[in-house]
Amino acid sequence: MNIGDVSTRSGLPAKTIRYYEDIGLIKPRRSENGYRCFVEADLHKLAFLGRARALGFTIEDCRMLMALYEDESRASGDVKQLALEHLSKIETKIADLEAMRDTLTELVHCCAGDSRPDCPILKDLSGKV
Amino acid sequence: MNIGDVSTRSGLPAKTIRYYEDIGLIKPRRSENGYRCFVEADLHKLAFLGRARALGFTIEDCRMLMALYEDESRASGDVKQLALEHLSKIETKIADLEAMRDTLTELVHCCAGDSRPDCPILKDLSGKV
DNA sequence: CTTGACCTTCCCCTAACTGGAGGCCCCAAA
DNA sequence: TTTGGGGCCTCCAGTTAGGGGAAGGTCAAG
Repeated sequence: MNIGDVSTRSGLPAKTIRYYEDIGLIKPRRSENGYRCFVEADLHKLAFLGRARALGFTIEDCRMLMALYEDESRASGDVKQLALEHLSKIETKIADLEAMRDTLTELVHCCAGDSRPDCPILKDLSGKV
Repeated sequence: MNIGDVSTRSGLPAKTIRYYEDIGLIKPRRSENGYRCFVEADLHKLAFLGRARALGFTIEDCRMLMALYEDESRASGDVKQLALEHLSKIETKIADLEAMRDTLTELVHCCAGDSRPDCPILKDLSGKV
């Protein structure tokens, strides 16, 4: 398979696939013409990476997850711990965003949003509360 | 005021303040020795920027908000629109993160997390569902 | 006079790609 | 046989919003 096929089948852009090779996440062989030459196992790895990234794991997390995946004698506890740490970062981000959302929602509700210059949003940002 | 004082009073790191000058958000005068020389108005702007950034507005949003703030004849509707657009981006991010959280939570609950290699998390990532 | 704190500019680094330039490679049509 | 259009290659630069640190100027106190 050439990179275009793998891109279509994995749903990852070709650029991303080359990048993953650059940073050592995959190691496709090369054809004589220099083209990357992917086998099913590469495609499988890329799909794995795509799913892990979609769950918000960082590239370094993905590297560890792949290593664990390929280690037949792994402990599932190691995977779970990684997932739990990631989960707690996600929870933190959600809480931060919710705080922003709540403040903004309140400000937006206070603002007439018409053609007059009086604006509670700017007033709040300027510290005149 | 020197940058250290402004940093303390605004809560922004000196690096950030220099960066904001670099990108034209503030334009402090200079003393004869080359030091930045801040007046109260600068401090006020920086506090404004700090609050807007804390609400998750991008730098470019901040630039527009500042312009609106300084435009006495602005329409509050313009500010409200900016805030509403930002709010919708935040809602989207929250929804994305919540979807990740839910999937991860389920996977974590399915995983024994012990020393055995069998792991539903890796199984899911590998696509064997 | 020296020391230490503070200030300056400059450059590189982050995460995870994305876009583009310049240049091969390959296949099919005219 | 040539030409055209994709697809592929590598390398470089840019993205966000600053952070880290080096090399060097400035200032106040002891």
